[in-house]
Amino acid sequence: MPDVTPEPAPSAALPALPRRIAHLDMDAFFASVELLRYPQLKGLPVVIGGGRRQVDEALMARQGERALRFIPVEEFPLLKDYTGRGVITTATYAARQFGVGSAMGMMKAAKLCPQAIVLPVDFDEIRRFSRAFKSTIAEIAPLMQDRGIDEVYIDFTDVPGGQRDGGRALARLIQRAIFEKTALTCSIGVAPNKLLAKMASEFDKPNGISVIHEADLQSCIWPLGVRKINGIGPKSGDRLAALGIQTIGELAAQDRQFLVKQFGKASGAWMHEVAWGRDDSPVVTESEPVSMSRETTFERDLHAVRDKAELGEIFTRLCEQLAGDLQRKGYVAKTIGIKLRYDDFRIATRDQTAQAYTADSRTIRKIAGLCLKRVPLDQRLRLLGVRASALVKAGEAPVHESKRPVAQANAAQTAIESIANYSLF
DNA sequence: TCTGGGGTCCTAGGACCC
DNA sequence: TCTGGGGTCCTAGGACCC
Repeated sequence: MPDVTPEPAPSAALPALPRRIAHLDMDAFFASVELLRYPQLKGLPVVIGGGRRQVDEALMARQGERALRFIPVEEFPLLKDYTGRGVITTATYAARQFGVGSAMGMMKAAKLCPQAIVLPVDFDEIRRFSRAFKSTIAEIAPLMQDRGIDEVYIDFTDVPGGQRDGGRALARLIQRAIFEKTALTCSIGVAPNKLLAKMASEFDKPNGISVIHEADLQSCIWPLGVRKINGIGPKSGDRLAALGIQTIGELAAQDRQFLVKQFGKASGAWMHEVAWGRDDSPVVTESEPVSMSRETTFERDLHAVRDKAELGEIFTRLCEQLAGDLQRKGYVAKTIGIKLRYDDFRIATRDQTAQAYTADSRTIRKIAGLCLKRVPLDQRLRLLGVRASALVKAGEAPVHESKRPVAQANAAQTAIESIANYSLF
């Protein structure tokens, strides 16, 4: 929508303050929260993750939750006894020294550090701390953008004192307030925009503050690897490396047209911009969810025929959980989809847009079932997921029906694909 | 006994409408 | 009948992030 707001008269306008944007990152958030709970584990190799029944039961079998904090160290479950398929969410420094780290499979980690103590992720507790640190920030600087459970952007520009010392004074104030409230530390980067602030927050970890200005681009940013840019992941990193581009400075030195040719119009131009430290995206305080989903990896790979009953139960449960999420958060969805991961890790998705919006578990189950009929099921499955998108707030759903009955468009393809599907669902 | 769960955004092709 | 262009919606897949 075009912005037709008239410019304020020049005489009324105050001189614009330079943008100061902060990125705040909690230090080792999950591990720190767990250590507050179990102080007896400080300094020991601890791995957090898995989050599966094995660990939960091992812990809960002790003496009940109230007494957990007094468990003697030698009674905590060890990584070598873990039997699930989870991955590590985070590991303490003592555990990292053995080579274990985030996203590593628990089984692989158990080989590297069998004596590590393993704890399940307590998401309720994590969320409690997340709300606490975010509300502490919002009281001081209300223009705050959520970036996941342990990160936020904050616009310092118009906060009283936000310009002092380039933002360092306000950053220090926020750091102290969070520590007083939660006993947790964080690292903050302050810069002219979100892109640079995000990079700056990594400069001085843990419990650090780093402030950068436009003039620091060449000295502070250009020597960094391209992977430090938020948005350049493993694939783009590899492709850039293949072109001989390792650092952000080398990226900045590339001809814009060359990058556009290599990475496409949008990505190529974007890479050139960010390499020069340019980013004018605003700090956004509110945003509506685009989709909600539930998925689960099975304890063992399941086959659509032999494990039909088990699979059907899991499928129904996922639909019920998703419906519960939608209802609790007050949304209805028009598009329902499924996601499968086969035993060879290939992923397939199907979705279908319905005539009406819904948050009803049986309706979701029905549409998701139609999606499942359109996907090959002759191979073992490792994961099943259900997704709701095209969301609107419940009560605000348009009463008009979808312009086009999508089911018709899908009919031909459905007929072809379902041949292999044994009409299971 | 490798490899979780919950998201966002982008691309690209086809259908359909004007 | 042929040609063409713009715009929107729908679907599948993929990159990326926390």
